[in-house]
Amino acid sequence: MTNAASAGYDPHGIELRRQAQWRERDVFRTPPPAEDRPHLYIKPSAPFTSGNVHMGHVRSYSIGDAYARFRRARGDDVLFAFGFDAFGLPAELGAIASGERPSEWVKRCAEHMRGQLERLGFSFDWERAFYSSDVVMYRWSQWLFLTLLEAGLVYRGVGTVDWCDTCQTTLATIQVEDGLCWRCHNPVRLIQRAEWNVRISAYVPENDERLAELEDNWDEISLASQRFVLGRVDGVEMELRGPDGELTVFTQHADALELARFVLISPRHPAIDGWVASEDAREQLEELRSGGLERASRDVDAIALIDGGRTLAAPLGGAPLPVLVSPLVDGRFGTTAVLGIPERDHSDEVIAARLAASAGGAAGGARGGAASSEYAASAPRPAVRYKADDFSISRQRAWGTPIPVVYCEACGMVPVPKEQLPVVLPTDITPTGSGNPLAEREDFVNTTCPSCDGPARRETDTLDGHFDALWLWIPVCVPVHAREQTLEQILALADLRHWLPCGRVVAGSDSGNFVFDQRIVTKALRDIGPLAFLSDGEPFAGCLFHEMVISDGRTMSKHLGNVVDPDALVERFGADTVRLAALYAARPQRSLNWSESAVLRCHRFLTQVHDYVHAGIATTQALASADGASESAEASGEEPERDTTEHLRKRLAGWCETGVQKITEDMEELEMHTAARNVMRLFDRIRDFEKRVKARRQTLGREDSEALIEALAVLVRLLAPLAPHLAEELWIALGNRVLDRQLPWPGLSLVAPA
RNA sequence: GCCCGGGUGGCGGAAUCGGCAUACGCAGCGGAUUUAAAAUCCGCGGCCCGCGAGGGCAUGUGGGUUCGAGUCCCACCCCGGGCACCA
Repeated sequence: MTNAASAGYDPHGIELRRQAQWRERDVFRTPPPAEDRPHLYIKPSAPFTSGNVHMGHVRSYSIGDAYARFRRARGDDVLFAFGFDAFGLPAELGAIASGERPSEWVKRCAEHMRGQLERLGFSFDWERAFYSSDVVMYRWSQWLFLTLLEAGLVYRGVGTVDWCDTCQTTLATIQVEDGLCWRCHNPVRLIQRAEWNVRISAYVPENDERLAELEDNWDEISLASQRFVLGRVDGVEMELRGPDGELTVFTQHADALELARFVLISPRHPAIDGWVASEDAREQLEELRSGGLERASRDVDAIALIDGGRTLAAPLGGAPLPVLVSPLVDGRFGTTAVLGIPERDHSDEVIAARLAASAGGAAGGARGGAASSEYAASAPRPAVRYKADDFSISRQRAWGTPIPVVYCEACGMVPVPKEQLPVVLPTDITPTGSGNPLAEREDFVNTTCPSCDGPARRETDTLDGHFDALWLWIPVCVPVHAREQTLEQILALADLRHWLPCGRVVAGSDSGNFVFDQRIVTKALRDIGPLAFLSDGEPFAGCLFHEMVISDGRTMSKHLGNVVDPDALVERFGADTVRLAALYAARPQRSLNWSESAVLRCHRFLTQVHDYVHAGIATTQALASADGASESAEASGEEPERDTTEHLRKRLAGWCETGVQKITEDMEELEMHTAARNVMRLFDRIRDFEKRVKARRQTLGREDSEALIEALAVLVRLLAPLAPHLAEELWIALGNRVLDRQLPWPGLSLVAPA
């Protein structure tokens, strides 16, 4: 074996061999809960089953896997597994394009991706992997939907969607091209439609308050993303009264109340109807609600603006303020009412200008006339508004979790009782792009009312993948044998209490919304009961967001022709090189501009380490076989060679110690790129040691050689989380036994000789 | 427009706390090895002036703080990403 290996670095042979060994020994299986052992759940992002692993996945999982392997090497029990996010529009589009069923498309894509990920050697516990589109899994969504519905955290509302009259179907934004349907190229219109919403607003303030507690183990990007999603605005609020009633208004400019010129109210404000006086304004509001707001015109100079014709007191007295309606408020402060202060706020300045332009009409100063006693304003008090708001979770799609609700002629809307779950999605649907395939399935739609047993029709909207994501982080904690149990049983398992909260999320910086909403729903389930053991309502104790992988300074896309294919790189250089390069090329917090030079550098490094270790072994063996000769020479009374290299060995030992210390710190901080650089530096120093010894005494002495081997054994273990296949292979070549779980981290466990 | 990143040689990028700017690598050039090529290894290398010793200029632009600034402060320019039925 030594001969074959020393012939040269053969990544493919090594990687297939190590991966086969890993499977055989089942090394990445999640250990059963043992409270006396340190343990950690590391959560990789749930990949969408798009069909191909891309460089972003490689980066993300290389970071997470390096961390998982590091923690195992330190003796921790690790849970490292994920579920495929398998529902969603692209599966339907893929199915439309290929004429197959979405379920088949997803299965094919996921299997291919799993093959790619296995080839890269990530240490996932594959036994616990799952598809969110499996019945046994999407019943979680249905259970969660019903649970939140009971708690009043899911509610029915009205929203607008793009609709194609020709195809008789709802269109997603990406299916609308210049106002035309992507499929038939006829004009698209916005229609009003009933939808299901999730009331995250109930827990937004707590998500804000808890943020400070996360600062120790959440990196700056992930914290910033939470602050961004939160959209917290600090200011003051006060009650303003006018002839038509009272309204609480907010502003972030507490020191400029006298400069207020108008009140801006959200069209979704609960009390909106009282602030629209004229028939004309009511019509405009109705138009706005039913889709008059063009998606393209969200800019302040084009956004809808309605003068409601009512007035309120100015905060500090003076001329009454007109009340204007605009969805501009929603995007900045939520469904509230705010003061317009043109001198302080650019948007307000634009609104004021638009107002002045239309003041030629009646809107200007003709109102008023009311007695000034009708106007009053309370004193301002500190207040907070959040941009984060409730969102729609229902979609008119055939490939999603069926919403467990039926409509009965007698009873109206009736939730499906939890013990009757799951509501099964027919998998033999082949969408064509027109109509609503699920709604056309009579065998699905027609059912009986759970309440009165009379005829009823099922809800044909499905849940958005975003809703699935709310629970997607939990099921890997469940041992596979318990997966079929009822959710009540599952949620009572000790496994959940053991592994949760998740110790570390590793995900792309675009995951901020998911994580935010997962934090919300954890708090809801804490209060409802199932997750009561998470007293702070936080699902993730630690979090690392990394930036994107780009190419030529741009996002990778087929259109730009700058896509880097991980398979081709693995084929050329092997998985270890590709993974190491993904870690080495940039620190997680920076976008990784992919370049050949990083991968070439890493490949050369691994080749050199491979060759150098084998050369070192050969030298040691040669010295060992010559040992007898030198002993007889000593016995014959020859003067023993003076030890002139002891100080070099000491220095080498010092370098190793420093290396272990620094790289341990790097790994703990998930600074994989610094860790990679420090491993490379240590290797340079080991080679430097040999060079210096040879400069002094031509060849290595036995002690030098042993010191060298010892240093290489340290190096190989430090390399193991970053380039696991080669490291393990070299560890064995250095005469060590492979332990059951993982190469032990240097300084922490005893080296076990063969 | 708003929010978040970023700007250092021909290229990707180093520079941990404000302390020798350009580590390491790619491409390039020279050499070794080779029948040859590939691969590998060794050496050189910011820009300008100078035969040379040497000198001058350089981290997007303009100011500022400092003994000292790629790094800190202010203003601006440019590039990238995101902005909710894409996940």
